[in-house]
Amino acid sequence: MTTIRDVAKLAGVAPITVSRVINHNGYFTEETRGRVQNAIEQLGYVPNKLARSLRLRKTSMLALVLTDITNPFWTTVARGVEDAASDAGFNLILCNTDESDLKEEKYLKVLLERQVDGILLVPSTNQAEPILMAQRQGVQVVIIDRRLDGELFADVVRSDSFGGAYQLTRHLLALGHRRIVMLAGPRDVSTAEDRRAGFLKALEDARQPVTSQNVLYGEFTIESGHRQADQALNRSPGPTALFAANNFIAIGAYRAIRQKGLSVPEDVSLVGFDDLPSELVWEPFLTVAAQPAYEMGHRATEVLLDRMAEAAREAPQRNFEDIILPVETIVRKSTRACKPEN
Amino acid sequence: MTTIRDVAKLAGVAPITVSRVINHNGYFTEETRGRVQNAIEQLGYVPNKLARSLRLRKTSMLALVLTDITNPFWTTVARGVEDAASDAGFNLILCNTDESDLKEEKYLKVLLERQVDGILLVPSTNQAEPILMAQRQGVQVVIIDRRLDGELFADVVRSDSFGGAYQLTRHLLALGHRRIVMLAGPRDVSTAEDRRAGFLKALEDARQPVTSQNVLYGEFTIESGHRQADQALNRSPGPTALFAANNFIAIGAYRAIRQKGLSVPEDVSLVGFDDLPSELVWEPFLTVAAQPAYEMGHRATEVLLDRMAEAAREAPQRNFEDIILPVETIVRKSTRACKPEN
DNA sequence: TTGTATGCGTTATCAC
DNA sequence: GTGATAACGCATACAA
Repeated sequence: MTTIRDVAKLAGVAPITVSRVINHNGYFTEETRGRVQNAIEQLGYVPNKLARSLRLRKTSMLALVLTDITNPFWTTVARGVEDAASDAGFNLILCNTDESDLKEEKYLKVLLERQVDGILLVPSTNQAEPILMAQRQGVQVVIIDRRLDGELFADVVRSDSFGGAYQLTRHLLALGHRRIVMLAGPRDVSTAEDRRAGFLKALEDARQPVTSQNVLYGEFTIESGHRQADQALNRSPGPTALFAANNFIAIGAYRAIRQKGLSVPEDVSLVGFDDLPSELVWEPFLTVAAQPAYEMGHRATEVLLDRMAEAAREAPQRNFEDIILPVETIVRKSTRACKPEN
Repeated sequence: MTTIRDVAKLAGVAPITVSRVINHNGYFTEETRGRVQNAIEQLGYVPNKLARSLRLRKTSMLALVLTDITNPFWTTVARGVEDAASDAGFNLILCNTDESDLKEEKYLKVLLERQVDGILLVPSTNQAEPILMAQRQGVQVVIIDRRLDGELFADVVRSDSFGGAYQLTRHLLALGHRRIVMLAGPRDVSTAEDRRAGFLKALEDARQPVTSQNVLYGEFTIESGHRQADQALNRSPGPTALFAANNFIAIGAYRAIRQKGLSVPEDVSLVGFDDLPSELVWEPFLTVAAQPAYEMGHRATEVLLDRMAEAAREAPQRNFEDIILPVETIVRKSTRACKPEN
């Protein structure tokens, strides 16, 4: 490996001079710059960022800890993060937790050891501890997508789950649907909880009776959506509309409906949260509350970089923000007016 | 920041002893281990991997350089890479090149500066130079998905584009299709080229006339697929079947067909390469040659780790391998027998 | 404008 | 078993 010293020797200068030329730091004449550049090229010198980072106490690395990059929603978020990070001269470490708090903890620990400058986290747990640990190390953390219980102890960038669910439900009510079942997500994830709350609020505001029958809990997976829809459809009288709490649940529900020989929207209307990127779909079909996934990742990264800059100039710590991005309701072909009762 | 020295002081030992305990290296009594552990916990000590990496000349970091994580094919590959890397104790840096050789070069340079131990690359260019540069630095490189022109100067893990295209074409021929147009990818990407070659070989083997009309070049995008399909469908007589060289082209072609008021497969049969992960699709529809995306990423990472281990123990360099994973032809609803000519 | 001395936090070497 | 010393490659502080 060729070091800054080798370059210095060949150029007939001191290592620090080479450093200055590389980083456009301090003073040097055009002539020395040339000699140094020559030496660098002759030797094929590649600066060692490890050493630089150690000295500077700054790595220019961010980490993105999410549940599963394979979900196109997270993929899009990730792309937003990577673009923003890259533009600011940061590289990105990617970590999948699969909703496991053990994996989350393990990853966070390694990331701190690696001295990443900041962390973007989709929390798999409601516990504050892993985040506080990072903050104690002076590493900024921004939470994406999910609100944590209790008070705000980090910036949060998420989308309007409550409002989106409220709007979607109003759409169904306006179409005349009364027997609506929400296929909800896990109880301990804030997005699932907020969507449920928005759903129930819309029912209440429309003076519809609300019972425990209106909500079926489950997970954010296709299998769960399939099971939940089955359960709802087996009732008598069955629901006229289903509200899927996310994209995977919607797909599972759709398949369950078809498997029963029923059609969407002829027999059952279906709405969902999240949106599969439209590129990936043959023909956009589902009526959804679409989240700005790319923007969420991009914005969260900007917030993180801001925080880092603030901390660097030792500015007084502002209060944490809870940034809620708007959600767009897109009416497509999976919903229609409720058939009159027999 | 608390360092190994602080821990050593509190535990009443030398820094090196702390190091030994942390890394389960060398000898120490159970008693000193306890004292050190205590001190670590009291201080909330987090080892600095930067310093460790600098000293060890090894970062335990891999990099994945691909075109666009937003494409579900690459997402799946990425997940395979991350899983394999994580299992082996490596973290992963993610980079999107958007098929730009400038971005590719820029990223590779930074990755070398960061002293990553190995690189998984989906090349955006046919040039060997960026790869050779990495190898000169002692960084192993494994190529994913695309063969480079000329001789093998790095391991390659890809899938059987030629064979898959050959099989898909035979499927169309068996259904009686004779006017088949391939909507091909870019001329300078090996996967596009191999698929074209497989397509043409199948036509030749079936003693079908082949003209320049049989292939329309384009890009691996929805827009391009749309344009190419339009162009093909405007001919008279028009094609009875279209062969899309990848998933995005297939989606664009499908939309173009529908826009012309035609149906798949009633009016035109459609086959494609790549497969959208079936989870993401309402009902699997397209007849495809499906690539083992996850396995491709996983396998490539294993190959990379093998190479690194080999280099570490200074084993003699084996020849580079060109690993071709099998592709599965899945017949679904987008193809049917060709209508008899009027 | 350039150079010298020093330290970032760790671990390898070799002595005790 | 344990520790003193030096080195990994670079950049800051200060001197020249």
